[in-house]
Amino acid sequence: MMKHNSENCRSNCPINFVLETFGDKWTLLIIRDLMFKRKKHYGEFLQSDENIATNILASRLRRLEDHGVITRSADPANAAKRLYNLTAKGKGLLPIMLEINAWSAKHDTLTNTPEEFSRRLKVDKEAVIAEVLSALD
Amino acid sequence: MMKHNSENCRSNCPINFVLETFGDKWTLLIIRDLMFKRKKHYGEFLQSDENIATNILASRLRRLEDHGVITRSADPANAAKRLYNLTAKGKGLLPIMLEINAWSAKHDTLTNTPEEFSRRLKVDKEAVIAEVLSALD
DNA sequence: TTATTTCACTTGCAAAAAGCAAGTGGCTGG
DNA sequence: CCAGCCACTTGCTTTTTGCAAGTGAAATAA
Repeated sequence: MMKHNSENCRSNCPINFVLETFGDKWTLLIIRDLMFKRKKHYGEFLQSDENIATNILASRLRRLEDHGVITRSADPANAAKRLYNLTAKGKGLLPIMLEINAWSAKHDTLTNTPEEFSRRLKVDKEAVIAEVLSALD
Repeated sequence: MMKHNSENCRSNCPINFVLETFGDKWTLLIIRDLMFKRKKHYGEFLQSDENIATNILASRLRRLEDHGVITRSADPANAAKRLYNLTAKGKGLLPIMLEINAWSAKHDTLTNTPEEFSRRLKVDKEAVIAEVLSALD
């Protein structure tokens, strides 16, 4: 796994720390797919609405693996496929993702987040966290 | 203020919604400076550790204003200066920022977040939110 | 067993964005 | 009125993105 040191980062600010891994238009969409849409294969990430290019996807998956956020492994069901999964570090991003969700639900009138989900998130965030995490295995 | 519609965005996913505004290596650092470091002037943003280029800073400030996250106004104390401030929408990013802080504090051994701050964040997040917000005026 | 298709990538090239250094023009303090 | 500060803009180089096509290993179909 990649180390965080003075050669490869701009500062030791915690906001900057996440930007070094997630500061682009695509990486967080992969996390979303892994976390909420149960996607695990390269081809599934390619099919998301935002249309990520295949070379960008490959480079982002490699970076996430380098940073210890996801793992890449052989798929026992099909040797031509690879399985991508969140590590504990990756799963730890869930509270951030949920706050992002809440902010967008509030400020984007076109958001496709179901009202029911936003409501449950407001009422009992911990329950939503537990539920999403339990679906990840 | 800019509208969110099908011509200028890739999808109506809430994660994607924030990426349209904050999906780059610099924008969130400006929010950090406004929110936690009480910076309000162009020259102050330029002086942060990460060394943002002046043309990039100008374009990001304009984008944030276009998206209704900050305001730009004359500084009554000095007509050569401009004042940048968070709007209510911008202040609403605070829970996201705090979760980012918590994640980095946990996963970055070099983080410069004081332990004291992380501890208080864990113990009483709402109090930290109230405190940061009250310092914003 | 061979042929075709699926899958996870890589490669090459054009377009866009970032990075850097220098310049501009209003305002201020002396 | 002039030197310096302040918030930018401009021009150019380098890096990153975006798009289309290609590759090779493994599955599936004939």
